Amino acid sequence: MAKKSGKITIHDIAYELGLNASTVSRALADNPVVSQKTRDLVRAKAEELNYQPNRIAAALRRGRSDILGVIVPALDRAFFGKVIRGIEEKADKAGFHIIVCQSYDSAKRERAMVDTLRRLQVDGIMVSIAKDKKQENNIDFYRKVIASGYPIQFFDTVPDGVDAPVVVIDDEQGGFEATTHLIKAGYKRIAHLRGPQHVPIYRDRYLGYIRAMENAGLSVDPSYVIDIVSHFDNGEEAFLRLWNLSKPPDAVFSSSDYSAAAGIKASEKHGIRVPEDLAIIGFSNESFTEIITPTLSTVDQQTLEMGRRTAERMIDVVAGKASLDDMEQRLVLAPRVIVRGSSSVQ
Amino acid sequence: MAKKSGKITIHDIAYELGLNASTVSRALADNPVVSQKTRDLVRAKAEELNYQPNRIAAALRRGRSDILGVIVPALDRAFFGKVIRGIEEKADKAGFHIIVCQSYDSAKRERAMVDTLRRLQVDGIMVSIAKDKKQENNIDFYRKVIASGYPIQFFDTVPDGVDAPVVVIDDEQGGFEATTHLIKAGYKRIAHLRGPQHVPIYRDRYLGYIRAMENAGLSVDPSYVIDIVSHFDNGEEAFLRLWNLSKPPDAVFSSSDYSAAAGIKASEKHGIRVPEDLAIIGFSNESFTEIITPTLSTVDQQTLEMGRRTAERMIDVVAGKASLDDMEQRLVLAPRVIVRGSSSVQ
DNA sequence: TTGTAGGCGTTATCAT
DNA sequence: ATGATAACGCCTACAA
Repeated sequence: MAKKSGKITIHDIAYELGLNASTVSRALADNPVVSQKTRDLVRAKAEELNYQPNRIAAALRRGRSDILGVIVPALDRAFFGKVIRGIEEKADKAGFHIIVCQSYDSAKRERAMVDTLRRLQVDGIMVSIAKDKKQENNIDFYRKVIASGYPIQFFDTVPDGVDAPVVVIDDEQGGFEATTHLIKAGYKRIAHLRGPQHVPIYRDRYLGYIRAMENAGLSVDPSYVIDIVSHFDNGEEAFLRLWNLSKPPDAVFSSSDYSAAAGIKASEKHGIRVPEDLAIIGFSNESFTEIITPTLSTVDQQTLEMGRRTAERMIDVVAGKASLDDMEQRLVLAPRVIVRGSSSVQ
Repeated sequence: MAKKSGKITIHDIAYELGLNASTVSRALADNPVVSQKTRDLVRAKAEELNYQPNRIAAALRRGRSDILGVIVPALDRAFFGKVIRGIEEKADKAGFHIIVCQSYDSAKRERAMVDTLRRLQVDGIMVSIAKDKKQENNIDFYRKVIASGYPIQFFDTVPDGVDAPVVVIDDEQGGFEATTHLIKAGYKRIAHLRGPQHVPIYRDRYLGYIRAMENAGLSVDPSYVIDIVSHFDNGEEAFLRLWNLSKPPDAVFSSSDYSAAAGIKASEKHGIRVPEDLAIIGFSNESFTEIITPTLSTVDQQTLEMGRRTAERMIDVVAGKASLDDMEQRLVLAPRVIVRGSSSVQ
């Protein structure tokens, strides 16, 4: 009955039922103008023939694909996995599908992905930009894309100077609260492992650290600020530099959970007790922070919420509920300090 | 010059150049039948107008989208992140794009994703199936899909009794080698944290454990085999059950790095030294295994390679280089034991 | 309530 | 070497 492998179309259904393809199309869309009886017949036949609507054809016709794109630096970071979960949750409900792409922190690859997604006619793109040194190209690039009227929504890591809607957490506040937590716990010589300063989130965490210190009347020793490049690389080295100071710090606020974990490991190796000799707090609330010993204090970034909000805003624009002007806003989520073993004596 | 926001098509380019759309189409495809001069003109004009080819229209016409689908249980597991990296590497080279979806370990959702992807006209789907209890439905489901001639390629976690191409690692061998490593290191009372036995990979790891024990002439105490349900849940509880035995084990082979890490944490809490009092080896080589203290011995699963091979085979079929018959094979990759601190005194 | 016709943007097959 | 035309599968005025 059904064709061997050739795809079933509404024409096949129409033919079998002695109807017209347009009636079938309407029936499948549950258009009330079609009689209930016909709708039932069509549904049954579609089921029988295992009909799979060709959404690409529909997209071409309607000029909308009901697909949204997401570009993140990498999927193997729990943070993005959770954000995407939040995005999917909202997208599912609104009848959108999601295409996920990884930029591997390459701005060039990121641009290529945007082009690809646009060519695939996805209705809008949500992106957390690559932590690449040369962002200038991307800024021009995004300006053009946005000027063309294409819906772009940034989240988490967003480009400087691009006039587009954005969902971020308040990293400055996160840095401030993490540092303040250490201060309130009685630590005074607080160091900071600082991420690359061309990346806004790291710059903000650093600024929050500075503000907390000044706010408490504590001076910031420049040698207490250590620049780290990548997650795993120089974790131990950074701590060695701190310990080699004439007056080593008694606490460290790290801009990344990974470096913080490296610090715990290095401390263990060099016989330094955490948190008795050295308190450590990280940033991101990666899942491993609960597994390691001692458990790592950190700053939670409201990841699910970030995903949900990002998707919501994107869908509002795509569905025409909100205009681009409504979107000029910057949505800022509040981070939350999570105190665990590495910064509190239990 | 260029239209405000309306999309540029080959017709626009053709019009501006006084050419026909079909010539533009050929020129953009670098068809040698078009004169070099025309090709250059077309290219320049396309650039000038910032033309973005509508791949959805091309897909409709050609009956091929050059998109491949990937369905994995979850993206926040490093394992899948790496496999996808391997897949992308090969796909990129072959000019394919990738759509990544998460089943969240729900067989039902997984089926829905397959349908969705097919409707989006992706050329083939690579899937690591959901670790859901009720797989029966999926088996019938996949049988139908495959019978319809649609290219499906399974990897990592594959369904039982479905006649489809598969890329897996030899979990039985991995279990065997992990256990044998412990035996060779001098441990004799070796316990196993066993994953859900309806999931083939966990069953195989268990069987490898049994084979290694029998191979070494060691008896397997049934109370040494602890069933674990999910990654984080009963890690500590499982270890407590072992320690409460009259003759506790001196080593544990865990079918998951997460449970193994939970064991390290529980040991620390209860004053048991790892690896002196208890050796632990996990499975998967998750990235945190290098961060925790002691570092966790584990079994690496050749993730990148798995992704590459899976993509290669899929592309061969889609591109028509291989037939479905060639694909009936089962590709088995060899796992590799990685010895770290949790199972060897340094 | 159902049918007809045209078009979404591209490509393949003709013809010129 | 280029142009005209049809078709991919679906949707939607408009007509009947």
